[in-house]
Amino acid sequence: MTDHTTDERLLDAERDIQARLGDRPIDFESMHAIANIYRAAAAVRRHAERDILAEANLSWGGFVILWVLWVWDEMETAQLAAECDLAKGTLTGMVSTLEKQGLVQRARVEADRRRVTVALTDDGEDLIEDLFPRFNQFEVRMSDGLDTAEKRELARLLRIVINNAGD
Amino acid sequence: MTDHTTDERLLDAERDIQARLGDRPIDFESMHAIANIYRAAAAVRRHAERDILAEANLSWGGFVILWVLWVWDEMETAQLAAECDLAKGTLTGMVSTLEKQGLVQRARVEADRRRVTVALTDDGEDLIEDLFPRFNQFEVRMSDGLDTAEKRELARLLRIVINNAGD
DNA sequence: CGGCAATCGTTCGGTACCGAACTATTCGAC
DNA sequence: GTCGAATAGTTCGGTACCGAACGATTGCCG
Repeated sequence: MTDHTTDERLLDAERDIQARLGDRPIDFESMHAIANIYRAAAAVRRHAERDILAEANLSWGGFVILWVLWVWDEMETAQLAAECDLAKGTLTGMVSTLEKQGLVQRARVEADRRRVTVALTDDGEDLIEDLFPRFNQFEVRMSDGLDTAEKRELARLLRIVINNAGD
Repeated sequence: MTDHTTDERLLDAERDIQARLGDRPIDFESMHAIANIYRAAAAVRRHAERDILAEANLSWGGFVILWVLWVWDEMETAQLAAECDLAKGTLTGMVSTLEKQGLVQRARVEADRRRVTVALTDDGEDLIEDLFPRFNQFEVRMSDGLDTAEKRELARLLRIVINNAGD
């Protein structure tokens, strides 16, 4: 390892990769963009769970469920799973733990007894109302160094990716 | 629900949220930016595991391990965990499953018998060499609709977030 | 009506992932 | 040289997450 800068070492690595692959061309711009999405998401999630959510015994997903219910009031399971971006099987388990914690409650829909609605309890409402502003301040810290236009641009670019990955 | 567009409904929701919170101001730009990071990451990961990684019986994390080893050759466990952005306890398990699949192998460092290096086997090398170009094409599809400058910008903005969330 | 297909939510088996406790090895101080 | 502190990796308990299989309920069509 020489006195190369990090950037130069990465470029060396890219040249090396490309060389090993010969004819098959690699799009490094796409690679970095996508790889950074995952890295950023994992880092932000870990940070949030350690610093803010742990004291409330909440996972990232649990927090999202409370938040969605807070915004949209009571919801049916399937709709809630879609809104939280979770498989419905996953949601069942997480709603159950939130229910044990007394933060949400289920109710069968009388008109169609296959369906179940989920809603915040009073405790759940108190919790999310206290947590959300602090969570948002965390989001502000995570986007420190970005101005408003850049935050919007980041969100816009990510929406394009989300659509491309859309089910 | 009226004939509002989706954008208008979201703005209504934001006004509603802000109203409920009263004095505590919310930064919605930060919120959307951070929320979209997580959403995009989850969507991309699911898509990749279903479409490309499943046939090789690899998880996202497993693929990343192979990829890092392919680029940087043999590595010590701690370094590998850092490079793959995984807790070292997590890495132990994942390396073990990759080892069972015959894709990597461990070796004790003779000079310091606490340390362990991990390296690709020939099978592992063949696999990643076949998989990576296809994975990169997947990344290209995921960033379809972004031009090169936008991909670079996306990666740059995410790097800022990653730094903010840095351990 | 009576059964068949569609549609809910739940269950189940499996992996990934974390953080904290533990084990083995090395190194430094006296 | 030995004992304790530091360090590398593993183990362990717990949750989150997925996808496929399942069971219950409803609606449709004869």
